[in-house]
Amino acid sequence: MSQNKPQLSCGSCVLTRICLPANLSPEETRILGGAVERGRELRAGARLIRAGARTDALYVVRGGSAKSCGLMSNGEEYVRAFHLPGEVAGLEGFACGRHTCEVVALEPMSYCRIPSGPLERMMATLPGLRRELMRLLGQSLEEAQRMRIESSTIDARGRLARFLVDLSSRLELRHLSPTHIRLSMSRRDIAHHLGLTVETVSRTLAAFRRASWVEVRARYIELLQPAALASLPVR
Amino acid sequence: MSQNKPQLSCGSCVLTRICLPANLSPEETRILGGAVERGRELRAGARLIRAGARTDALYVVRGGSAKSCGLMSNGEEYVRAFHLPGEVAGLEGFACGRHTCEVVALEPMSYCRIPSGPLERMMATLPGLRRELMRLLGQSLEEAQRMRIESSTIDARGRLARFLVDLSSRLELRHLSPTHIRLSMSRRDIAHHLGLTVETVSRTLAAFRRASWVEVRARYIELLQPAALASLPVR
DNA sequence: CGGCGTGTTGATTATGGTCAAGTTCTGTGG
DNA sequence: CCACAGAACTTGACCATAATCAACACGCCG
Repeated sequence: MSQNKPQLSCGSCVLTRICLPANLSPEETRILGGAVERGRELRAGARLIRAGARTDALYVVRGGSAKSCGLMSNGEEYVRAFHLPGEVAGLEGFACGRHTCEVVALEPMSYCRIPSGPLERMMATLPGLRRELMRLLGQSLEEAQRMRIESSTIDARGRLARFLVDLSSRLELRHLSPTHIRLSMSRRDIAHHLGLTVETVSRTLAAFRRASWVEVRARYIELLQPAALASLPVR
Repeated sequence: MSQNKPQLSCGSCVLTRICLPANLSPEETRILGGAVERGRELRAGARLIRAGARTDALYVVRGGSAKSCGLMSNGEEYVRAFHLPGEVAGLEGFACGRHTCEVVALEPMSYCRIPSGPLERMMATLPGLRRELMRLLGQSLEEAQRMRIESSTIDARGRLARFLVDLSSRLELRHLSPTHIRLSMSRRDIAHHLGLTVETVSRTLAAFRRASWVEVRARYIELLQPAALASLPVR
């Protein structure tokens, strides 16, 4: 693997302001970049992280998207999160030194890899990186806890609406259209992410369509009234 | 506040093997202990952390118990977690430098406080502490994500059973009876933690009682058949 | 063209929320 | 010690939501 060519350094990456280095000093960014390996292209369905594998690196999506999924006690798959470019996957691996969920590409995907060794060493010397990782973990925790309660308090409409609005804002942050969305994940993935069934996702989308809040054509979704979606009653 | 008397150091605390120092070297434990402040007794209902407050410290429950709770978009309170002795509260504050949830004592409670400043400095020099904090964050994340899905996949019986079994094992870890439990939280707290209503919690407990799985008398609960609770079908 | 995965729609049902009426518990003041 | 008030908890009746089961449409690839 040939990597770390100057022109690929974190500082000159289009994602700099969205990715891990977002809050790092130029110097810290340079050092971080020195430790980053550039992964090869993955095809849709390829596995980035295998559940049970030793936590030997963190991964950042560079292009495309991925899902993190785990297995429930009854064997059903559930989707913990979707990852867009600049988002970090594998953080849960810090829990016990092993990854507890599979990370799978949803479409052709590229990524960066930060091996644990250098990461640990940088954590000792780069306070900014330390803070950033703690921040990311705290934020994910925050998010998961909020969603946990909402999942059992907010109805299907509210959850799906929130999902669309959230996705939209994350796309916008990446200078993609916040209203014309091509979903890289299946209805099944969405359902398993929101704790619903495919049927309910389908029906709820249909309801949004009838209300003229969205335009749906297979995996293309256009948000016609994002405000309506964002302000759905909470039961 | 007079603190850090030798006999109160982390190394000689009864919680050492359960608390933050659990995986630290004696030397690291000593240094950590030097930064820990001993908080005064709180009465039931007193607030340990105020939502919105700057994250200026981490807190560890020493005696008694507490709940972390946030506010949902509709103003309803929800309970993120219950904290037993040796458990850390305030980790979510790492997300943005401010605490996003209230931490409230459920009964007379004592605690330790680790100010952010010393904590940051120790993070730079103590790799064990760094790893431990990352591990804690990862574990909480893990837990929250698992519960998030279960909350919308597992029925009320399963959720309540899981809650009791989990609580039981945490009590056992602290050398308290895993079967004779005095709940420090109200039914309302339990309901708001599991994403249920008080009525459902009450009814479900009654069902467990009829099945002779538990004995319930107000806040005293005896687990008669923990195995039955632990092996509840997942829908 | 057929077959399969993916998605949609309909009918039925079970789970848990809501509303309402008690009951028990706890602390307070006479 | 008892009376009482208010909170916490329990139980019942009813109903809304989403899961389940089943059939069908659509797109994609061989």
